[in-house]
Amino acid sequence: MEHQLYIHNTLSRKKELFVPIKEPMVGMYVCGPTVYGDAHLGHARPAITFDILFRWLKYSGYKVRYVRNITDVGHLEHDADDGEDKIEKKARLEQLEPMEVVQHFTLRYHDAMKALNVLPPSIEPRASGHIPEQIEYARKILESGFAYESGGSVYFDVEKYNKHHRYGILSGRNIDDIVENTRSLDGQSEKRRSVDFALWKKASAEHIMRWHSEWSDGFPGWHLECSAMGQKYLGEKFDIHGGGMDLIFPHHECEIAQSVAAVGHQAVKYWIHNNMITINGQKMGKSLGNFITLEEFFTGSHKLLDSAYSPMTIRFFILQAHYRSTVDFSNEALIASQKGLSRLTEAYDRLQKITPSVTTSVETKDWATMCREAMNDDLNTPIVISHLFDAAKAINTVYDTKATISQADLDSLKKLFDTYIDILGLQTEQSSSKYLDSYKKAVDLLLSLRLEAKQSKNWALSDRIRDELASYGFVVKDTKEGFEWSL
RNA sequence: GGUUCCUUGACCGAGAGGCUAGGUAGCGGUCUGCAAAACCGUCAACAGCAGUUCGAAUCUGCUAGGAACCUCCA
Repeated sequence: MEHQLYIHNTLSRKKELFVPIKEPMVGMYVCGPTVYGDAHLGHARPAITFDILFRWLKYSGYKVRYVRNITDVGHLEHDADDGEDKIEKKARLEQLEPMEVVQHFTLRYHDAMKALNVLPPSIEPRASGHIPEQIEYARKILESGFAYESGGSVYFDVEKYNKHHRYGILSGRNIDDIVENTRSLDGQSEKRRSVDFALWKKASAEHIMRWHSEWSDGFPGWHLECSAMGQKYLGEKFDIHGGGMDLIFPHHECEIAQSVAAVGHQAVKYWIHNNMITINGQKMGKSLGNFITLEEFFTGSHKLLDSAYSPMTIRFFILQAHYRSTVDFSNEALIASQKGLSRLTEAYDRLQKITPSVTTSVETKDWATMCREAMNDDLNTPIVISHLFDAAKAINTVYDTKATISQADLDSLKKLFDTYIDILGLQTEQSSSKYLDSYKKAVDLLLSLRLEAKQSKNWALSDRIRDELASYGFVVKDTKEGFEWSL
């Protein structure tokens, strides 16, 4: 198999040629959400980024197993010593069973992802469903000597690990500095060093989410789930691990240490991280309280939003920036994306209606190759989109009967759009229910009547039809052949 | 304080030592009963300063401003 994809590996800080460990199989693990609140725009970024990678790898001929987890236990607020479990806190506030919270927000997350046309992963494991695996993983680390038990909890011994391996290779951190800076521990702590992190936490009396283990009744540490579940479903060594850049330290750094301690080597070949979405130049985040949920975008119900933005607009907006750059949210930028997207989808619709000629007089380029090269260059979706706009220009020119196109060129144009609309996951409205069909026919009928009115120069009637339809939200466009409309 | 990174035209956003990025907005035109759409043309940019080079937005240094991580965060 020919390898053409270059992808940026956080571990080396370089673009590397992607060569899977076991062709044609590709194993990909991506950190999913902690389900204690609605997904916001920031959550859409990794979901869409890795959705694109998932689609592109499949298109390139690989057999991909994509695992994206749901974190539903063990993710604490503040730090591992005094933080409360996020799920449990939400449950307490809402007077719900923790698993009710988990179920509720998992379903809402799925709805949002579906709206964004994010493909479901191959496996979507939950941390709470893999407690034995996590206990076993902690046990292995304990056996290898890189963890210690303290008061019913188990902690990873970062300082000891760092003597044999290097803690900090992913984030470029020098752990000696961290240890120096954080040596002041209050004597009460069970941890030897504040950099140590929990593999297993003993549950306090009032803690509801608890499982039995040889150390105590308790729950697993947050970093453990990804190591345990990733290697369970993808093997001891797998190709890709992804997530947001903010997870590099400590989460992914800890995962590397866990894997090296447990099985003797790193689990992941390519670490891939998407950048953040910012709002007024600042990271959008739950703890900063400056986030806008996806639902609020879809309905426009947030004070910073001038209007509602469709899921496809959001998706297109995100794809117009490279995944390793920050994207700054603004109404202006979203409106620009919205208009750009509709320009592209209109060109796609027109493409279906073009009748070919014997020869091609419109300027065409080898867009298929150009798009493939852009995708293979670290998933450069903004460049792919710019090529599609270029092709759209050609489509419009032909549609406007100002140039011609041959059957062969038309076919390759159709193939180009079909391919990349699919890879970028830009749905075109194809929902066709009985009601929708009848309604479309009714609008078509009205506009045919308007056309007749125009032909008999009854401007009053034709303008009335157009203006009234406009007041209901329809956009009517006259074309050489007749008319087009959209909502 | 430590580590990493960013600063591109009115706005968003690619690129990367010499070749028009693209989108949105603006301006002029073609088309049109009018409008919209479409098309054509057009404007305009690489934070500042100094250096390397035949040539720098792209490399180096400094200055200014901003961000992320170092605590939970996608």
